[in-house]
Amino acid sequence: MADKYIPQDIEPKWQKRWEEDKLYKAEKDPSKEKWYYLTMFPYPSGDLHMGHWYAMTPSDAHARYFRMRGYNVMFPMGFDAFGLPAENAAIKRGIHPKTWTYRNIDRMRKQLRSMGAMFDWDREVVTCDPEYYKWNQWFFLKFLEKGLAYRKKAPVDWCPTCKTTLAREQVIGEERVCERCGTPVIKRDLEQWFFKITAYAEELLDFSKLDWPEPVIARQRNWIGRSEGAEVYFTTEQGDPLPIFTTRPDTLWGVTFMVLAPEHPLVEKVTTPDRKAEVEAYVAAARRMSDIERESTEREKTGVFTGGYAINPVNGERVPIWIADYVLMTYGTGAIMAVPAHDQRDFEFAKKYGLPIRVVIAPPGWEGEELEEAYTGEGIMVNSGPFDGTPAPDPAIRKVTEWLEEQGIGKFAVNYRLRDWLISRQRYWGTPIPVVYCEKCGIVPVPEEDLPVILPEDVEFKPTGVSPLTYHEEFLHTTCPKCGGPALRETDTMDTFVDSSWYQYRYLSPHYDEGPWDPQEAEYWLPVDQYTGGIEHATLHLLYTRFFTKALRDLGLVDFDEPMIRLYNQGIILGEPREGDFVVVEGEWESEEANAFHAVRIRAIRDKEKPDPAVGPDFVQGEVYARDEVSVRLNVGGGRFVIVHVDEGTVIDIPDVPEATVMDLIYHLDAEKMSKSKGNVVAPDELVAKYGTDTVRAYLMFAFRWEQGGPWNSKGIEGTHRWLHRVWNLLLEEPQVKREATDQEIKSLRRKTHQTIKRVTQDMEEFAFNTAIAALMELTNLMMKLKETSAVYTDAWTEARDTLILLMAPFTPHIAEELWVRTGHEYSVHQQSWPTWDEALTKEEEITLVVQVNGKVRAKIPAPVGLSEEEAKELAFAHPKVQKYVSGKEIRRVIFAQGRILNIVVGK
RNA sequence: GCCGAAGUGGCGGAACAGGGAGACGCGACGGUCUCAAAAACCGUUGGGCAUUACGCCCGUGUGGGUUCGAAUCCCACCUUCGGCACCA
Repeated sequence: MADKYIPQDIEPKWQKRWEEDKLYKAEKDPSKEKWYYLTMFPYPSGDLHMGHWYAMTPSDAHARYFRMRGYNVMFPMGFDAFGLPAENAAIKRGIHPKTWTYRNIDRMRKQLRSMGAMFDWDREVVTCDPEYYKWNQWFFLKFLEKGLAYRKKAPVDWCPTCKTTLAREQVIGEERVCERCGTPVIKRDLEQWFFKITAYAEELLDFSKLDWPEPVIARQRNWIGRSEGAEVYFTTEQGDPLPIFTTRPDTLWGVTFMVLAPEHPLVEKVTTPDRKAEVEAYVAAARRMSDIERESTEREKTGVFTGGYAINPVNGERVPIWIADYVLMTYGTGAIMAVPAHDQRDFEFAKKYGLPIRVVIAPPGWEGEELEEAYTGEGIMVNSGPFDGTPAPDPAIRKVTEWLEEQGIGKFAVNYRLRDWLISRQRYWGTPIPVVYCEKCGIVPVPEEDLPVILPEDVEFKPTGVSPLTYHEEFLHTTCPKCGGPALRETDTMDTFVDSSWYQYRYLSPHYDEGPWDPQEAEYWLPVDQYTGGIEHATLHLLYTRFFTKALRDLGLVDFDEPMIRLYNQGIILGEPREGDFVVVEGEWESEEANAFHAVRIRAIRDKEKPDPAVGPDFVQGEVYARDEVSVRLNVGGGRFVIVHVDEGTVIDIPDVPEATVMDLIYHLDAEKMSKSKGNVVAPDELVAKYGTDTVRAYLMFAFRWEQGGPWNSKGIEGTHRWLHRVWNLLLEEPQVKREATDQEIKSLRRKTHQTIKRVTQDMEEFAFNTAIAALMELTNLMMKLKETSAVYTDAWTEARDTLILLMAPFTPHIAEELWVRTGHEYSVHQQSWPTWDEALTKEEEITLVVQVNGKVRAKIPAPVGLSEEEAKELAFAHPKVQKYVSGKEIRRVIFAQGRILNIVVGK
């Protein structure tokens, strides 16, 4: 009798052994094909949660599969260690961010090791280490030289909670909230550092070298927001240039007014004295308004006339200049030509302020009548001088643009929604930006040889919201590298997304000090072959890192265009959803205003005839949303919640639960993203302690489609655990042979073995971990059936056994290793080759001929493989059930498909 | 409004390129073992009507269509989730 499967014993044992043997150390080996496998590194928040496990363990299985396939796989891990939580911990609890961060890293490193993943810890990077962030600073200086980093004053997004500016990408949704904390952002005018990502806008739209999921590409495309059109050189009446961007140059003759953004630099100049007061009031109001209000499409458009006029270069017409907040300073030139007849926004504005509307694209059948709304469809140009009669928009746009260029009054132009990446953060725990401000020399970069600019550790954290660097005298005051005079250091630090923009390269040689990475390592390992992570980074990290790689390429540091060739996005694990009990509570109000009720009797109603949620003078009824020993929180409908107080005298009545207490009531929980604040976290550590790592890994891969994720099911994990127990007993317990196996059975075992290799291999290629494990379970089930036969003494059995262990190795590495060694093989299963299948052996020997009559399955007849249509017909028509449906009917057609389906089409 | 993803049993999910819908697992029900329970093992399990065959009907969000044959292809629509949006 073999001993029991006790994962708590075998898992630590093997983890220790693998580590001692450096089993997963990835070393350059030009004789082997490399495979750089990367999964997004975590922020060291202090605890690994289920989301990390869900992201990392399937990646690990996939990486292990490639390793067994013979690739030289590098699978590194590290920590994205700069960021605000560390600083908040410092302010709240008086722990230094560095202490907090490194303590968390230690803890998480242990938790990560418990995954049994093949991470190569010799390559670990920690981004808050000066040996790492030195290179952030070095890149910054290179970017500065190349004109890819610059400083400007601009109205920027500011998060009042995080007390720092944010990049455009870090402001989420229509509510314009902070990506980190969900607080609505506000605008502030500040001098900030930017990376010129817009220089690569066009190239970033080229996804041809990437094998990335379409949704990510779509989001990046959306974000970059390219539109083609023309720039047209309007001027003010005084002669100041007033260029505008339009996508419809064919409507230029329909311009009846111009609109400037309230912040436009020419506003002051074009405003006439009599309009000044009104214009200034409008500008001030626009500035006060939040972006949410301002950009709301629901709002009626407002604006004021400046008194100034502009000249339309196509016909010399004088048109009034207005200002309106629906024109954004940040897009195009901050000014538009208004064509009310052919743009709905301009139309509404013109209607409201009584401005003229001139049709220049005649809709089909138009006879000069007034338009009800802007016409944006196809038509013929009218009232457009030399272009009358041209079909619009095509070829009108092209022809007009060519003409504008000939006339020198405009040109073809492309505009992007993408803005430059704001990297300044008014926080302490980040990479210091390596510049100083000298009274004489202005902005002076810190010389390369003085890097890194070390983040001082002896800082004081005050809950003022100001970075402690701003009052750290020693850090602040320095000398100018150019003139030697007094200078002040930049106190802003870099966005932490800078760190993660190039970490994939630092893994190559985390301690290399002659450059950001060792070029010899880079030559072999780069670029990343497979990257995995969440889609939420589509327009953040994934856009930034593409930009970085292109910039590094232009600096001559890498010789490829894209950082990660293949990308796969896993989904999100949600909390376990539950429906609450519906209860009717009798008792009395303690305070109806305070929604407090005292219960005399609580009845749970679990059938479908629940009453509606309601309250009355002596009862409340609704769904249980929370409970403890002395109270129940009820949703009584209409968004109202009542706290029902329970005491010893309260009668609790729950169907099928004798002597029930309040604690037996189940309460409602929506399926929400697992997070601590929602209180629905399943702690992986606890599950590992209970079931072992292999079970948790296998369950995460089996129960969900990886790209989709879904709600956790605490019962489901038992099934995978049972499977591992079954495999253990199957392979280690002495067989109790009861009878001889038939040849058929032995053949079927070989067939199943080879079919399983094929299925698992193909599923691995598609990240279909769930069906791969299902296939392994099927093989297990068949072997269970045959274990009481003499099949166990055959080669087919040994082959099946070894195959099962080898195929399990990527998913459940510990039990696989233990079984491998215990079945008499040499350590380590993780150094074995992936099994291959013999196609001939996967073929069934007999088929089931499916006979359909008019498309409905009427009979299933066992038949030999490769039977002819004639033979199939013979079998089918001889079958009594087929007879029943075809006799006496006209046979119209017979279709023989796939060699195993026969469809007989009969008449009535 | 534009773009993207997805709708299949009580649940998670299978179904290669148009050919047997529901693999695998959870849950449920019945049984074996046990003083009993748990575990383990065996069986049943889409719905309905029948249960005398294991027989018939219905069934992949809805409505049409193409086809000998549709979860799969086409058209229209509904629902859910996500991204973008006064972008000129």
